[in-house]
Amino acid sequence: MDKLVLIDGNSIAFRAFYALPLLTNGKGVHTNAVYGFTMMLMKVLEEEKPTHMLVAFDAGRITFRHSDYQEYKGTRAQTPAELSEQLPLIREVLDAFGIRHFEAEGYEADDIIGTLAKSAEEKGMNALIVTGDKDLLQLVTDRVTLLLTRKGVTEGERYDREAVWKKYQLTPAQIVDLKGLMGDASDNIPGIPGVGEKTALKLLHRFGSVEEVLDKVDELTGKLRERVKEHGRQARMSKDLATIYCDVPLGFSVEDTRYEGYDRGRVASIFEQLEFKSLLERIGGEESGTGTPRKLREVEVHIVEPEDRDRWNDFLESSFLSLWLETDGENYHRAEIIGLALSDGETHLYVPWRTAREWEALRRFLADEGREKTAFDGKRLRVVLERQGFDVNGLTFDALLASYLLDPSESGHSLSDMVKRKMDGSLPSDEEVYGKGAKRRLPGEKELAEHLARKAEALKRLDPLLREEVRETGMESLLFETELPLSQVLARMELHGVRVDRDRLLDLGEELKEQAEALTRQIYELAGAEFNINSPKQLAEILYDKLGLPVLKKTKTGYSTSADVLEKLASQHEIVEKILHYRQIMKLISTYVEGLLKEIDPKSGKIHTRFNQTITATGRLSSTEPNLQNIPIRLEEGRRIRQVFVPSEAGWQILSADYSQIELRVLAHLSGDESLKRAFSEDMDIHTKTAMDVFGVPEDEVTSLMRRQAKAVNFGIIYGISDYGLSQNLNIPRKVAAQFIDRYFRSYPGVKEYMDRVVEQARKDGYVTTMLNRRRYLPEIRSRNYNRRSFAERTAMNTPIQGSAADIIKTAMVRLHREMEKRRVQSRMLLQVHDELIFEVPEEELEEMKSLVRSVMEQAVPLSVPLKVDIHTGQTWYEAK
DNA sequence: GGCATCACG
DNA sequence: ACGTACGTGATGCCG
Repeated sequence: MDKLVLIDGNSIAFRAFYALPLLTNGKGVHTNAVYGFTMMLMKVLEEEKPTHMLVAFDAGRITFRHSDYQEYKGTRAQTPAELSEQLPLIREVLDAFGIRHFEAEGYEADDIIGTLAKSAEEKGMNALIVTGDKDLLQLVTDRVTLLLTRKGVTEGERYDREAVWKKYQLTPAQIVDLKGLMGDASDNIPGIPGVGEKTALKLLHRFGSVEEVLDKVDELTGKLRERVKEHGRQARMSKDLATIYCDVPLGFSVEDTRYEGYDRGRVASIFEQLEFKSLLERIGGEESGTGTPRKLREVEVHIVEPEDRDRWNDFLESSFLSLWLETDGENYHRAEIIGLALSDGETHLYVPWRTAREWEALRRFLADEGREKTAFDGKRLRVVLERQGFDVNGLTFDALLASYLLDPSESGHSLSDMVKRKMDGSLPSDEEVYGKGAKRRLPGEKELAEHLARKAEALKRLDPLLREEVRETGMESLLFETELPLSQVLARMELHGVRVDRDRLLDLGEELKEQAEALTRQIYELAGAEFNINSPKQLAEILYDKLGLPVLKKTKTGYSTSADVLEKLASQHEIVEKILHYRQIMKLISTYVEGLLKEIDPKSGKIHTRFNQTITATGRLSSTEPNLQNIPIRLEEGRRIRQVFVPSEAGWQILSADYSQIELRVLAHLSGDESLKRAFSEDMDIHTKTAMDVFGVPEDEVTSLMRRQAKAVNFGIIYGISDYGLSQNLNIPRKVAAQFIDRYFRSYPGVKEYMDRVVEQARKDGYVTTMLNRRRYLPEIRSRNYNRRSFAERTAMNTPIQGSAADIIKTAMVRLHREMEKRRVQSRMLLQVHDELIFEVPEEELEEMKSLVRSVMEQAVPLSVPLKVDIHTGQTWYEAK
């Protein structure tokens, strides 16, 4: 009989950590949790003799801002660093034992365990769950038992159905009802206030479930009846929260967790590292099977030398080929080409650049629209090859874009990641082949050729898999009609670049440096000491210790000196505003003057940014090296940086076209709220209109403060409103913020309904979508952790809005580019800044372009409210305002 | 390499 | 009962 052992990794590590003294090995590494965990592991292996085994961990969301830290400070103690640093070591031990371990973004370890226990049972296996967490009792069945650790980790109590009954007189399925009623402070589950374990058990013994208790609430008496009535919804929600989710998409099956015994050598080696002497003795001299080395798919690669390239001319005509381009640096505007790899799935070619550069058949192949190629990062491919004078056409598929659309939140879309995710295979990462940091170098040509051939081959095999997934998820049109053509538009924009007036930038820099010096002198004077103003730590010392200003906010590492704090302190000491000003000037110097100077191509005097099309979770673009999407505008001093962005031809103009209130218009469309739609149909000033509704005054009584506050409310709505967030932003009490929000929703009930609907939908489907069916998964919307769940809920509200706005401008870009080619204008699209497009335009095309840009942008997609575009022109980006 | 800060939409 | 606005990228400091 097969037996699956499932270990709750975090729970056991946690128990082990607190059960054992804080051991340290000779190198100063804490090892107590690793030691305890390993003890437990070996005991389980010996006593249970599992045929299958898996250790589940909670996935830490790295991008989850600082909320993790702050929240853990609240209800439970933060995971001590001495423990979290041991978790990777535990994983290493598991690897040495050949035991599979797993974590899934947005799911907790118990969800993974529940999923596997359920599927083991369906396959007729027995399962044993090892944990320190009573919640998992709900998973017990005839075939699933629970080993609950007590005192330490090597002793435990075994729970089957009988044992659960004996302890609570409940079935395992009722454990969630128990939680629903009594709650759980450590998991932020509220339950019914005033109902503890005793009352909850009493209620369940009488009624059986939360639902029954609520149905028959009238049979209760006194205070209890009131409490149950009042908090009924909350109890239902609490039960939901306590319910372990048993359908986690794992990407593997129970069979894949087979445990084959461990390699003594590997285990001994890690025990030696950790200095586990007694455990080393315990594994003794007995030999066990060796681990299997990772097998790579065999590929045979032909290296095409210049003299024999004509032999391969026919191959280029053969069939649908994948195309891989290898370059030497991250920034492809400066990178050198190493070579190309091509594959038809059977035959793989490596074409070193020395061969490729003068191969006419290859040149024709690349340029021919009719010769379809499947590629990875077609934008990069096109930029790099066009820089070398090659035309590139016929890129009809892009695995990078497909992978991004399939899951835009995924952090890695490297080919190696995709092979792992989509084909259960493995491809050596570039880091493994090239090394990293200072050690980075090219391997010998044979090894290089094999590596690249593997990539081309993998790309060829990925093509149909990704196409199918894109089709299944309804994103074919988004991929083929928007993202793929957009990538080629972006390639053109990047290649063309933006002209920068270097002398003007240098002058601005000089001016700013003088200001910075003057401010530095004044700050030293006022502080009575010289210090590094750029160091938040030293600055905090001066402000809070030396000058005795009150501490209004702390950061993880010390006292906060952020602008919002300093603004509140400005009235108390004149040094504060000098510091704020200094910061502003320094930002301009370092990021915008010096930063931009470094990016000017000395040959052309232009800046070539890269638009990243596969980074954001919402579908927006981002821009790097340099980021041209965050050039200052809000403050005049910074705005002057825009004076250096000029047309590349004498006498041309910069034309800027921006969508007016695109996100709120999208919201009006998506929600269908009549009042909001009317406001836009009548082309009202939306913040004034909101102020009228929220403050209940006629238009002529809206003060500038009211409008400012209403504007913040509108932002809040787009971001997924919370009273706390709004109160922080406006610096007003939370109660007042809550009032604003309440009045907003009463004025725009359709918006409220929409927000509720989209959150509900996300909860049901696990994802939200945009107007063009772009998808974003939000697994954490089902999290039992309040913070994670709330974050996911706000994201569910924001993503369709931000993402649909991104869809709209992307559509406009593709159509505009086409239209501009068709009309053979000289004008060029230069930049996109989320709701704005920047062009350079010859004088004689100015009127045509204004009208073309406006009409294409406004008609990009049909909405139930009009889209409005404002257009400005000028000699520089600064003047196009 | 993580953190704090700040530039943009 | 809980603590937060949504999405990015670049910089300087500091361990």
